Amino acid sequence: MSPDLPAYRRIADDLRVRIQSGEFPPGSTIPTQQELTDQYKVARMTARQALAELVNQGLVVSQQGKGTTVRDVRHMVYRPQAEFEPRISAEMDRFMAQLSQDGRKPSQSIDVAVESAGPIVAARLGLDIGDPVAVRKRVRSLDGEPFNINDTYYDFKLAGDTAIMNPADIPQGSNFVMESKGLVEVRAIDEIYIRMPNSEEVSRLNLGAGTPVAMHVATGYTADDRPVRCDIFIIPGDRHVILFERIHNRQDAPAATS
Amino acid sequence: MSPDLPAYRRIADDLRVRIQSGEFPPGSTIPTQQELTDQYKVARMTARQALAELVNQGLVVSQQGKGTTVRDVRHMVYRPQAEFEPRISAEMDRFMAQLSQDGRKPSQSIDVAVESAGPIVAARLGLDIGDPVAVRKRVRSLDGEPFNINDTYYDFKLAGDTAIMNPADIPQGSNFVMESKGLVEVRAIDEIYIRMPNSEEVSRLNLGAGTPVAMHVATGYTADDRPVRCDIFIIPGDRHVILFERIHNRQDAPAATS
DNA sequence: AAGTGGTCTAGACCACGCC
DNA sequence: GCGTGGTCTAGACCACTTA
Repeated sequence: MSPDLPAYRRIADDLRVRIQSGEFPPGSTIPTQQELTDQYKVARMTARQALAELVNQGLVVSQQGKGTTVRDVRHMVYRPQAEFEPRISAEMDRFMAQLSQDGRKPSQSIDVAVESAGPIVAARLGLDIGDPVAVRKRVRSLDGEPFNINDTYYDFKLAGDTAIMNPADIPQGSNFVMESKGLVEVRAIDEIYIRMPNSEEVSRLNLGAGTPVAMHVATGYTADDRPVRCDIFIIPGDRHVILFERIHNRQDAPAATS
Repeated sequence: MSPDLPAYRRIADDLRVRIQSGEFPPGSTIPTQQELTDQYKVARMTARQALAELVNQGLVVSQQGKGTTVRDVRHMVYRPQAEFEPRISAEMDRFMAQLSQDGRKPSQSIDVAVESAGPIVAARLGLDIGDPVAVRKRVRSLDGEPFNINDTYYDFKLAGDTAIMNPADIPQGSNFVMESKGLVEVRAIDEIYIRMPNSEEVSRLNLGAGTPVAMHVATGYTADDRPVRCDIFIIPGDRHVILFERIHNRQDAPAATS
């Protein structure tokens, strides 16, 4: 039962324990690479490898010239239901109050474009890859720090001549603009994928190493099952909790077929 | 605008492009460390650093003696609503059919214990940290490969003398056992956290480097807002999509206060 | 046995932040 | 300037897989 771990693993495990024990609280600086090479009698590359472990696990961040510090994770609430289901229970209120971060200034930038549908969007909107789609690209920030990305796609044939193409903020919410075309969204399907960010997402969201993201794909439908819009959200894992609330349906009804 | 990237980044970016272009399809072997040192005229450690990038982004996996291969990601559907909301729309059916993987053999192991409540569970069940809780720990597997972890917690004072403490599978679903105590779950709140796995999760789920997980905390409530159970699911990002379906509530009702 | 990736060394020089 | 982490080299030996 002596696992005989490599040196860099022993160092990493040791530091992890010391961090979790509170010896190095969030925001504090852990030993430098030089200190680790001295204390553990290893080459600097080995100490670096130990630190790389912790960085990739999202526990610490290294900054050139400054040192390596313990990460502080504080979660904002991300609630997909908020737009269409304003009613929340008392329990939900409690969670939101516990988890939300107040006193920070929200802002967002909006960018509107016509693009060719990629595979994800095309499949959700019932289009062919390459068909034109109207996109509203938003980056939401908090205190100037980018917080999440939200790209909303519409079939250009349907949305091309609506207020959706206006890069300004749409007062009553862009989800209601399509109703002028007779497309009333009554239902949505949420898909959540967990993965590491690609390089574009890293730079747009200013993500550190070891930060996974959720890709949330929300597709809205009319009562007669036609897709209205497809939203793609990129949610950095180190800054968000995703929240849902469900009312149970205890009648064992068969799956809808009509 | 010449970014002047370090060598390992150029190599990593180059390989990433070649992988995404289809030159190296999922499952195929990418150039060896030796080949990279020759082709890019760098030291082996530099080639290794390039590969480490791709590993930590979840794009490839390295195996001693075998080589480095492109990862194949195929998503199983994970649908938190399944237990209590069997009714699904035609659109949902379409998604499930598209995304699910058939022909694989599911199995699960169940382990029952009484433990002390940790901070997460205690807060959800309205207990103090250290209070006794009944736990049903499940590992779900597919073709013998562990797929996800599901630990269900109950207040021991309420569940101690029910069928929940039976390590066998509970025919009608363990969520209905608490009803014998007058605790009928009518609502649930889902919290989803995105993060890198801890070492226990890595070994229990046999996770490769660069695989993030979702921690799904589901808390069930009675009609009078008492918590009934707290489920903690660990969902590996490389094997799951999380799916929700929502029916919009367009009456702008005020938040519940009663 | 040959080839793969994993670990480790002992140096070097560079880029960044702070005093 | 000094200390921090970032990049890079040219080797070495080990562990695992395949043939």
